[in-house]
Amino acid sequence: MYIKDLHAFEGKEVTLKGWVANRRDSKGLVFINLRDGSGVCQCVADANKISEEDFNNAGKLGLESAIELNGTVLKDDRQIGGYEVQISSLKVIQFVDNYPIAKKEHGVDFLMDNRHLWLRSQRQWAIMRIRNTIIFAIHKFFQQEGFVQMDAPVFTGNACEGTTNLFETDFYGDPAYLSQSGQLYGEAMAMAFGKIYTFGPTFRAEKSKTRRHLSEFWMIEPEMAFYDIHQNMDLIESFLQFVIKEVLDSCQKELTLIERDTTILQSSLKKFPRLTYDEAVAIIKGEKDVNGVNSIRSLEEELAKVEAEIHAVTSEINEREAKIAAPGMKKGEINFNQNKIATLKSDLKELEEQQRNIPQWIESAKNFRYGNDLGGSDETVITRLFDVPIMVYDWPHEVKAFYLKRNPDDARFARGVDVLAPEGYGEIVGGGERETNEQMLRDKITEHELPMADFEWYLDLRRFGSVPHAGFGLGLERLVTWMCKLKHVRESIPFPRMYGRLLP
RNA sequence: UCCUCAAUAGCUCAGCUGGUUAGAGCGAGUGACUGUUAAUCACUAGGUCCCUGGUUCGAGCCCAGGUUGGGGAGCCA
Repeated sequence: MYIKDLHAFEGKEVTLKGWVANRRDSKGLVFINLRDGSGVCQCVADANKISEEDFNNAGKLGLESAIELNGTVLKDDRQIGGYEVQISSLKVIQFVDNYPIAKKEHGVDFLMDNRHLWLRSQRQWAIMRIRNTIIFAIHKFFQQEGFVQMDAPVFTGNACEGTTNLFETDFYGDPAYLSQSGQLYGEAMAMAFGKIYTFGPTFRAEKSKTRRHLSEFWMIEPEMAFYDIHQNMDLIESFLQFVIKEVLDSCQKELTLIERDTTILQSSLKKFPRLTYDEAVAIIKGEKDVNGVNSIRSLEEELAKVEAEIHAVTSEINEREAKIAAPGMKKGEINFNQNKIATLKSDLKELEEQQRNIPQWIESAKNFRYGNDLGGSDETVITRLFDVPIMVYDWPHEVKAFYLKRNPDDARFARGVDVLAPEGYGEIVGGGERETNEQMLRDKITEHELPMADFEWYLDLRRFGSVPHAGFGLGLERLVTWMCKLKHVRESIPFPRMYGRLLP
């Protein structure tokens, strides 16, 4: 019997097993918020309706105590799930004291140290369920489309895209690296099965501490024989929209719980704009408007708005502080104001960060040098003009991986495509059409100073039945982060591995 | 690797220009209250002010170096 099924048992006697998520006392009454993994519901122990021993035990339950109880399911519209349970008997499996995560805001470092317990909280519960839905939807889509799931090795002897950022390990005395992409193996598998996708862990030893990076993350890499870049983009679009739709259809409760405004997810079901690198650069530099909106001018307006908000928030904080300092305020009211001030102060910190960032974005957008890759701020500058993910393709070949095909009509460009998520989330997909010409590949491998011998097997694919083919890589955690509108990727995976974080 | 911000009670933070015994809220403990939703109210306990050195009559506060963490750049999904 699980809490999610209570609605089917109205008026009936049920047995629930779970953990105490919260407890409140009153004379003769104990309210327990019980959590069982499927949901949360309030259970009431009434001194007049249960044994004295059970009632005393109920009053002593600390947070996260484990219990089993029998009770009657009653409809109660005041409750989150719409039902509450009137306890008739209670069995304590374990009493718990001093559970470290309090019913209060905590800092990131503390929560990360307690990740194994943090996962029990409502918000993390909802995020992990959405992650699960996304993973299932990914498999569903590709299986439905006739793709074969095949995984690439995790140990590799050579670097796919350069030798930096690799974790080195010992492989029977030889150096081996943890995979940073299954891409090249995916191409080999696509030549055997037509359409394949990999779904596995990926490792990047980047010493970066940003909200977008993990050292270990999960990547989905489809590869399709006989696809060109345009068919690739068609597939990316229908794939992402399938996943978004699945989440909207089956995770309403979770999205509400994490307070995700789904407007952008809804609007992402329309066509994704496809921009060439040239068009994207013109938009970023403010030389080309999007629906009458200019990137630079809208940033300047945003900055003015942020500054006005900072002013408003600052004066509200001062006002409330003055009120508290004045004599005669009741304790409850003081608490209320202090909480309010704490919230306002953290808002203020974020606003001030924006105030510092926006001028830098404007500068870097104005001074963007044609031919460079887009930086994090450039991605923010362009994506905030759209309410849907955008696809940027045909990149200067110098900034992209060696295996991307040159545009046959303009050799300056490689047929890569990046998908940039809206709301400032940036790149969630990178892919493209692959180079089929053996000599072009050899030149590129030399140019990137990669060891040719390690790539002979890969070049075999160009010698024996080379055909046009394309594919892409999706970072699962970045997709989860965007869809849940999280502040940081670390909340999108159960146990994040990142620079400076190996435990728990 | 670089830039930037921070570290004070179990947690989140305040601590004025360097000045006597370092504060609040939450959490914990005890008690009160028969419908609470982060319940409320009263009382109690709880401190190596990150570390090392320096300046000073005096350092939580100033200076130098380090450690750890946050945000960002580079690079990337």
